[in-house]
Amino acid sequence: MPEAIDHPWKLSPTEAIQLQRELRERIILQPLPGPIRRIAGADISFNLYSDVFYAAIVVLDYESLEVVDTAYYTETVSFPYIPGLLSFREIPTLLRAWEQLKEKPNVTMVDGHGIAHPRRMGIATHFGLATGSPTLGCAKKILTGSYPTLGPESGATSLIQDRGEAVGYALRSKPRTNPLFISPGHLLDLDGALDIARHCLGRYKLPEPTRLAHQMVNTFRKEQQGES
DNA sequence: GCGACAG
DNA sequence: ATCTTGTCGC
Repeated sequence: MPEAIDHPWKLSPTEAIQLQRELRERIILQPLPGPIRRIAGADISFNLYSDVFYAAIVVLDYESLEVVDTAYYTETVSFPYIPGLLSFREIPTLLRAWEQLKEKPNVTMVDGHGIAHPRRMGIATHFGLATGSPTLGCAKKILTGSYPTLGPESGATSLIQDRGEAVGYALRSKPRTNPLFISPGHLLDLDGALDIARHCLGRYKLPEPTRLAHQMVNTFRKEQQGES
């Protein structure tokens, strides 16, 4: 059974990068151990220029994609946004929501990249290591690497490569829309991540776990703001 | 040195 | 990431 990795989160950017280089050695890319019964979506929301964060994790039944559980948390954060170090800013709040879930999902889709990261330590990978659970990343913009031009049709894919390594897939989820960037986080492999992302597509550009987490965390933020 | 740069 | 309705185009 994979173990959750615990470590300090209040680090300097230099220390954070060093920690990423160490944690990288612990990433496991392999097929899921069994069938997926539940999938979660995780997302963060905040007001522009504010350091008050809101987190939501929504759990869906994998077959019906219906919501079966949700968890929220809000707190003030201090780590700044630095490309490549996103996990140090967003994961602590997500973990507080994660703790509240009655039943942990078989896999979690995180907003951002998994191994499609300069040091292979995107937020989805880091969240997988921190929880000891399978994860994948679903990002709207590429961070590192390159990919061949995709066909215009829905479902078109192309491999993202970074310095000679395959790190994810560009996926056009809807016709003539910009592609999404799918990469395994931890305890999942490249093709498994793509299969899961495709399975979760409905009538919208974003896969349901990510789309619903985004929608629900924004509702939560506005509710919280409206009370004293 | 220059440009790029998840959320 | 967030502020925001309708509107143009494939």
